Amino acid sequence: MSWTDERVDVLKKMWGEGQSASQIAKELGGVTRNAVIGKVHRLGLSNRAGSGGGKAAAPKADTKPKAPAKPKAAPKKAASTAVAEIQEPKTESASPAPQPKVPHARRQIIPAGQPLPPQPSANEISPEVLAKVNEVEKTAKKITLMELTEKTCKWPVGDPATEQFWFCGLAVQQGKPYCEAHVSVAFQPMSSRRDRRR
DNA sequence: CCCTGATTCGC
DNA sequence: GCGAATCAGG
Repeated sequence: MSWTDERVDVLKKMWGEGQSASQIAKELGGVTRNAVIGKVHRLGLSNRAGSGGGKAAAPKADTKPKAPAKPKAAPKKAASTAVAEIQEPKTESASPAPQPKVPHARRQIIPAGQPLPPQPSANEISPEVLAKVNEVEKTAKKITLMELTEKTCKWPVGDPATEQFWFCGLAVQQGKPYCEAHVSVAFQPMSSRRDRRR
């Protein structure tokens, strides 16, 4: 892949929006985050601040006696021209089991304003689950932010801007940040969503 | 460990 | 110019 005008454009745009190099790389495809960063530097827009007088980058003092060479006999070297863009096969079985694993689903950055907790706006949540959560919220321990541990459900309840705010606090589901009830609403199967321009 | 950007340097 | 390897930090 080469840096066509269009690709550079996307790069500039996303970088300007504060997207991370890896996110940009993913979006562009065919390049690694290193490539993106390298390009960013070459384009001279490494500093996102960009405000006129501001100096910011390179708080580095002149010479760098960093660990230089690579006295490594044989580092690694792969040399594989693997430029494979695999689109997850998704071996979807008819099993009613929701997401067995949810690696990292990072998406666009949320502008700002509200961190917007999970709280699915009563979208497509099964009534049962909804009821269950309601019930749970009554028996929740209602702990504060500082009381959260790896073993307490971190499901937020209420408006953080008011006093009526607390975290569920019940025992979490193994490996999850929430208790059983909240896990079920937090990790929705996420209906079919297949969009990938290109 | 995951991630981030920054830098170096062979190509 | 390009980007992998590496560095430095969160």
